[in-house]
Amino acid sequence: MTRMHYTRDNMAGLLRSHEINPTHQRIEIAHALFSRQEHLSADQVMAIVNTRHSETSKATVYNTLKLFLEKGLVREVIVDPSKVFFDPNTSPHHHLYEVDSGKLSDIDAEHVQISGLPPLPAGMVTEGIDLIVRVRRKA
Amino acid sequence: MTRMHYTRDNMAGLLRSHEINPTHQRIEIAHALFSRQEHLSADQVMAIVNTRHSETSKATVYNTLKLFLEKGLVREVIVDPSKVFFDPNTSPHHHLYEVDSGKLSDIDAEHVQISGLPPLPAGMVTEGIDLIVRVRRKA
DNA sequence: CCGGATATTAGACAAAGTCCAGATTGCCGT
DNA sequence: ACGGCAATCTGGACTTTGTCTAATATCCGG
Repeated sequence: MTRMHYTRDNMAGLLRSHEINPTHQRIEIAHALFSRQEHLSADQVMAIVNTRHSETSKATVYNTLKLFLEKGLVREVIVDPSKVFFDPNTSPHHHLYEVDSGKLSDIDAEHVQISGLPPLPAGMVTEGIDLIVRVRRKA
Repeated sequence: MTRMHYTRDNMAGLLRSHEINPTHQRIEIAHALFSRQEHLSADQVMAIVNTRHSETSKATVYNTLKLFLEKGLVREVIVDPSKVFFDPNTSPHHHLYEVDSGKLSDIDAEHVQISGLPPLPAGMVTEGIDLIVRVRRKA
């Protein structure tokens, strides 16, 4: 896989390819997520985008993240009851969550196999399977 | 497995067997969870316990649920970013979450097999593996 | 350069959960 | 029964995450 540079210019193309109108704020938010390739919460995104001086409002950060989600640009990771994380990696993968530090990392789905799941209830389709391995520092 | 009656009297014994002092409020909360055998959120527990007239404060409900959690009487299920569910079933199992209705049901772990997980980071122990199948009503 | 659609904003609001200081309860030994 | 101590419970203020709204700003085609 070719490593790609997540410049702000490239972000515009990325957004367009997902049918998202590339505005200044959206580019900044996408850049925050993709240049780091990390799991960020909404308030972390806020903090990053507004480091120099306040540029983007809370409402826009939330609106934009929801938009990215709908357009399939990012994924939502629900592991912490107090906040949602957004994951710029949309390829199939699972998560490792360090309970005490709150650190969240990816587990490639390629070698993981899940079998024996019961059939779905009638009229239902799978939207996704989340596998979360919760770990703790050994006592 | 013998079916058991979750009477309030039996709750006292259950609590004691988990090193929890059985008070009136704790018995009511345990009864709410175990007699239904359902996943309840804190505010659902509140509503159930206070149906007739207000008996138990919000603080106590939260304190008690946290206590039950620490003592291993219930499990936490994190699927909805807006609220935590408490699960009286502590035997190993997974979850099926109907995204649009919010309905949450159990998947017996007995026949499900997960293989190929990478080794844990050094000095870490698994606290639990959560598998959540998210489903949606077919369009 | 006009007008409509799209995006952004500040700030009020809502809901889940935490915290604290004071009141209650239960229980012990006497 | 009684005083006292520890454990528990309580109302209410507070925090945090996230939503909503009405007003403003920006963009773009003609």
